[in-house]
Amino acid sequence: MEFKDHQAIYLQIAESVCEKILNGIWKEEDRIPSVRELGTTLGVNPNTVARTYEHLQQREIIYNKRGIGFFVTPGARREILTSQRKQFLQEELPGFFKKLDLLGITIKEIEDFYNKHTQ
Amino acid sequence: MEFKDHQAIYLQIAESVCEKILNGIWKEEDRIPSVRELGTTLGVNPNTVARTYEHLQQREIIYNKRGIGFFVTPGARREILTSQRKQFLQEELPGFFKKLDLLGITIKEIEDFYNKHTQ
Amino acid sequence: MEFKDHQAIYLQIAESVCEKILNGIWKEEDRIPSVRELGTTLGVNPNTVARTYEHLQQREIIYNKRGIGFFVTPGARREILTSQRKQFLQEELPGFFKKLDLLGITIKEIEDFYNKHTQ
Amino acid sequence: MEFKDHQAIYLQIAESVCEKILNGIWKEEDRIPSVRELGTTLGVNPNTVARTYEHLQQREIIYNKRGIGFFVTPGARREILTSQRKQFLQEELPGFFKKLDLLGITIKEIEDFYNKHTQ
DNA sequence: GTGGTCTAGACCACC
DNA sequence: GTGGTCTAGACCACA
Repeated sequence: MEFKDHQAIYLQIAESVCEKILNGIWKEEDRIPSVRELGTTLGVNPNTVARTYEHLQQREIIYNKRGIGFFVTPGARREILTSQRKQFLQEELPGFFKKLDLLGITIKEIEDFYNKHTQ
Repeated sequence: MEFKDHQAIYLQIAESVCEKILNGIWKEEDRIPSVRELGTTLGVNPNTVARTYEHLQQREIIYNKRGIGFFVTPGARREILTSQRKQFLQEELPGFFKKLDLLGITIKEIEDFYNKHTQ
Repeated sequence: MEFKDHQAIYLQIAESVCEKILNGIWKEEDRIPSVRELGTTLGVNPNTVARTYEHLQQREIIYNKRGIGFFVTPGARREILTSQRKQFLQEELPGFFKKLDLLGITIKEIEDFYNKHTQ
Repeated sequence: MEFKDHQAIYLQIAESVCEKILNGIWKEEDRIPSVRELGTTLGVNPNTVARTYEHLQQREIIYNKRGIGFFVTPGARREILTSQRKQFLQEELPGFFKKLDLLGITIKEIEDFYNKHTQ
């Protein structure tokens, strides 16, 4: 996996985990790969994955069974959805609209782009 | 002024400068505040503002008259517009659309939000 | 059974065993459940219970008859009482008092809580 | 500084920081030592201190000014007090009382110990 | 100077 | 096998 430079790797991994849960690839109560396993898969130090998991555990998206591994928390999908929607609507969208105005782009143009994009 | 955590302060200042130019608050060939002046205004180390100006100077949005100060480059407004439009359409929009899909938000909802937002 | 995160599971099980002996639920010379039995009861790996029993055996609180099972050692109750009292008075209590001071809680309040608690 | 074995060093450091704040040694809005500084003071790797600070930052007990250092959050003292009191009353005290009963220690004896202890 | 991140490697307790 | 912690050392962006 390739990582972008402007964001910490452990956060990019966290996002990819969330996506997997949102997409239903990892379901609730599923065991997810061990830190070592995912580390070698991604070509990353296990410590970095451990940091990702610690972060996700604090957000109650995954939980740990000692000596066994990490599991997807029941309700994780809903939790991710609501928190990301909230973050999106409250933080990103206002800046997005502001930028539209500043750059003189209409919402109609965005719509057209979207339709082209999803065709 | 308050700064967000996820972006370098000098870049956030740069954005606010660009906004002022886009809005016509600072017109082309206008002198903009000195590094020290803006620094105290914003409650920020002058070095940080210096970095902002250096950054904007490289992008040819402002230029320096030695011993006098910084000035808005002729054509700066157009330059900002085109570069930001390009950056916006090529880099932000795809991620924006992807997020919409992931969060199950329709482009229609965005439109509604926009209309409410600008009323 | 649910386990807390801050202490090893096998020690939490050991405590519950000691409690049962203190309460007289398991009397001296009684046979206690097999490793496998208790493991499934608690939803825990038998190895973990084995570790608990090994630990208690070392403290001479239980003993093993090969091929038959584990039994409560004669005098176990007294042994648990004295060792735990010692540990409690020497190690827990000082930290407990220190915390009271730090949090501004008086011994009087503790007494009141206790009386409410045991009513 | 010496550390006990049964708890992670970074958590023990966190506790000592909280104590300093509770005791008023570090007041709100004060700058606390840099990770390197405190690391060498305690004879500990700077990474470990960094982990402590990250942990305390998440609990909003300290905050970071980029490139400058960590500062005690306004209201940190109150925050620590309430969270620790809550933790103490809800989690520790019930177990404490339970142990008293099991060990046959009366609340009166505790009081006597306390008075001896604080003389 | 500051903190943030990452790697490599180690040791540990636990299951 | 699992994760948790710590160290040493490095590089980076930032103020």
